[in-house]
Amino acid sequence: MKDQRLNAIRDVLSSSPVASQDELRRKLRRRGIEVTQATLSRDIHELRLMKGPGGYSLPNGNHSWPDDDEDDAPPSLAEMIGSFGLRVRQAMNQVVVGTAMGGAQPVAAAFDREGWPEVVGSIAGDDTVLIICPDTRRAVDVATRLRTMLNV
Amino acid sequence: MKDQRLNAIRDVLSSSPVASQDELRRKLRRRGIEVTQATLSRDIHELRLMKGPGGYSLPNGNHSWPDDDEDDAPPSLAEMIGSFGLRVRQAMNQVVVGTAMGGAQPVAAAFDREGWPEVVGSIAGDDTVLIICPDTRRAVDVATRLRTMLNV
DNA sequence: CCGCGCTACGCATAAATATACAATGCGTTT
DNA sequence: AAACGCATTGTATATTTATGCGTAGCGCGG
Repeated sequence: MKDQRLNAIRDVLSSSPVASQDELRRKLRRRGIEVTQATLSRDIHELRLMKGPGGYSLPNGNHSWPDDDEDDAPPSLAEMIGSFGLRVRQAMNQVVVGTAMGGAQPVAAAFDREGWPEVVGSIAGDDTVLIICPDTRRAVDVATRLRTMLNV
Repeated sequence: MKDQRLNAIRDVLSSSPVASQDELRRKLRRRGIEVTQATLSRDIHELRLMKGPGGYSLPNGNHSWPDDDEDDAPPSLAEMIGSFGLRVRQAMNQVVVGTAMGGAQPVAAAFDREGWPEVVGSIAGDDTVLIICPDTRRAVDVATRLRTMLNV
């Protein structure tokens, strides 16, 4: 249940400003997720969110955590999603991955490198990656898998 | 005296992490600047600092996203569509907006800024914006709405 | 089945941050 | 000069966020 909540938090955050944890709590409740402020405080810490003028905001991607070690292997998709991915949404046979600004291209590249069989193709803009699957079932599948990578 | 203090704050912040306003107060005192936490709260607001894991940090460039205070308004989607949009077509859960050459990126940006709830995501090429909706109904909806913006 | 270690969570409360209010100082206007 | 507007700050307090502690559920080796 926690993962689902963390995702909902990202989603709420990227669609409307949130000024306080209590406001977040109310917004989540409207989505059927009911928790206390204490839990949100912990979630926020875990998601490494920032609070600034205008409320909470998603980590600006670049916060160097997974990849500052000496390594030549091209970064894995999981790492990429972990550091750039903000949210994953699915509609019909498509999956849309929202990333930090400028993060879409590298994510898509990592994606292509892995060559998932249930993916027909992908396109990247500036902060959005679009993934096309053969059908809805597969899209749901892919979305789920990607979502687990969000909460590294 | 205030300007000097604001500068000192920036300085302290960029040289060592600061976890709380009270810590900031102590660090400033070592530099001969003595104020209360209340004043710092106001300063921090004015400097638009963010607090995240690892303490306060300077505004990262201008990641103005959730900044809804009161800015010079970025161009609205309606204006954008009005000036760049050429045609709007819809298929299944997708909407394709044709724009003048080079107009797609700005239109998509404006689009994202408005954050329509019935839009899963959007990607822009050179003269085409692809919009993904959750389902066909929503796509028709969006298409209609956009079309009214075309003939401004 | 029991006990153990672990994670997620709520409750109560401590700690941190924001703010209502009043005081002070400094130009400007009358 | 008196009156006023405005900016800056401290004090006291309200609001918001973090956390210590206790409970519940869960997988696991005995």
